[in-house]
Amino acid sequence: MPYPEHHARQTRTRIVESARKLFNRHGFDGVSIGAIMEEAGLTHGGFYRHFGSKGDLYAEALDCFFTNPHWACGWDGMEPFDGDAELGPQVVRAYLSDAHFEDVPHSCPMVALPSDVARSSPNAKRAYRAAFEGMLAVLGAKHGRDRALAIAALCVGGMVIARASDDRALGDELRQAATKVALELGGWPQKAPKPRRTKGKRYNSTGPHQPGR
Amino acid sequence: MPYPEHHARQTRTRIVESARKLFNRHGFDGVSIGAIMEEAGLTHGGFYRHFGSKGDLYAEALDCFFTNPHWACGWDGMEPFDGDAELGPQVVRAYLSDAHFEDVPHSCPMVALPSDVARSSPNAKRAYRAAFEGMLAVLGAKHGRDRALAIAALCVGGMVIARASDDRALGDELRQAATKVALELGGWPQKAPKPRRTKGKRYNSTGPHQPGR
DNA sequence: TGTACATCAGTGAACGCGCGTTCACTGATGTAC
DNA sequence: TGTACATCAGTGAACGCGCGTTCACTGATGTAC
Repeated sequence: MPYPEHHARQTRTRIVESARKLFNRHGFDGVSIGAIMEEAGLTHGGFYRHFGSKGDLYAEALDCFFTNPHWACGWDGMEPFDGDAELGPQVVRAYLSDAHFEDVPHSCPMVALPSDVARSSPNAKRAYRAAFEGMLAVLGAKHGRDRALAIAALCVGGMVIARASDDRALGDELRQAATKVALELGGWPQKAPKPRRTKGKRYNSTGPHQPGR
Repeated sequence: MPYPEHHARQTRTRIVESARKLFNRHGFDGVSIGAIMEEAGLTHGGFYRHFGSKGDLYAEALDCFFTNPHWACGWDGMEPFDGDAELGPQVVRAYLSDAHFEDVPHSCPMVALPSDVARSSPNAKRAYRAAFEGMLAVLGAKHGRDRALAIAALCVGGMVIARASDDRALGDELRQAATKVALELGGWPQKAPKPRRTKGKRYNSTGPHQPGR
C-alpha cells in the first residue's frame, strides 16, 4: 500500500464535511462537484476515486447528525452530552437558538434541506428519517410518544419557517413561541438551570462547534 | 389591440399555475422553462413575453396560497370558508390530512419549498412570509399569539418531516400526533363536528380542488 | 361589407455556459530485494 | 542502505448535455377606412 491506510479515509472525510456545509447553504442542485472539491482543497477530477456519484455523496453528507455527539456544542452554550442530565430541554433550547438559526453551514439538515430531500433518492430520505429518529431518541418520551413527536415537529417547523421568511423579528418571535410551547409540552422549566460545572463557557462566545476541524 | 385584453392574462395565469405545480414537485432548479411552458401548452420561446426571468415567475408562483379561498377545498372534506364557522380546527385537520400530504402539486408551498425559498431571492422569502401570516390569520389568536405561532409551526413541521422521510407509517403517526397536540393547544375538540349542510360531500371522494381549472 | 394594415402572442433555431462524468496521465509513497 | 518498482490519490483536459436567454420570424386577431 503506497499511501498510509488513513490517507484516503481522511480525504474522504474532508470531502463529506465540505459537501455538508455547501449542501446546507445551497442545496443539492446549487452545488457543483468542483465547488465541493475546491472547498476540500482538491480538484474536481479526483472526486470519483472516492464516490460513485454526486447523489451518493449527498446521502452520505446527510447521515449522522443526531448521532454525532458534538452536533449542538456551542449553540446556546450547550455542553457535550454527559449521558446523565435530561437532554430534552437542552436540545429544544439549542435547536431553536439564535446560534443554530444563524449557523447555516453546520445546521441540522432537517432544517436546511427538507424540501430538497423530499424530492431526492430513497437513500436521502432514509438519512432524513434517521436524523428524525435520532432527535426523538434524544428528546425522550417521558411525557408520551405524541408529545415527543409534537416537540420535534415544533423544533423543525419553527426553524424552517424562520429561515424561509424575510422578517427576522417574526422569525425570532416564532422561535421563542415554539421554544416556550415545546418546553411546556415536555413538562420542562422555562428557564435553563445553572450549569453544575463552571469549567465550560456558560454562553456561546466562540461560535458553534466546527465538526471535523 | 389585436388580441382581446384577457388573452395574455389567461396565458400568464396558465403559466403560473403550471409553474406552481412543477416547482412544488421538483423545486426551483429541478424545473426548466421548457417544462413549465410545455405543461401550459406552449413552447419555451414565448416565456419572456410574460416574465422577465425564471426567478420572477418563481416569486409569483409562491404568492397567494392562503389568500386563495379555495386552497384547501377537498382536503379532508373541507368546504369553502363561509366566514362564519371557526376556521382553526378545520385548517389544522385539512393541513395535516392525508389528502394534503399526497397532493404535492397543489400543496402549500410552505411545505413543498421551504429550503428552496430559504436560499432564494428576497421576493421569494417575502412571499413565504406572506403565506405564513395568512395562515396565522386563518388560525386566529383566541388562545394567544404564542399558541397560534406554535400551532402553525406544528402544522408545517409535521408535514415537512413526513414528506422528507421514507417511512410512511412514521409520517402518519407524526401527522396524527401534530394534529392532536395542535387541536389541544387551540382549545378545539379532537373530533370534527358534523357539517350543518349536507349538500357538499362529507368525505373527499373527487380529489382535491384544482385551482384555475 | 370587404380589404389592407398594425399589433403582438407565440414559434423554434441558435447562443454561450456550467454541469456531471470520463480518462490518460502525474507524482508521492511504501515495499521488495 | 540504496535502488527499482508497484500502487493509487490526485490532476486537468475533454466529452456530451441541458439549461436560461435571445432573436428573427410567423400568424392570428382587431381596427381603420
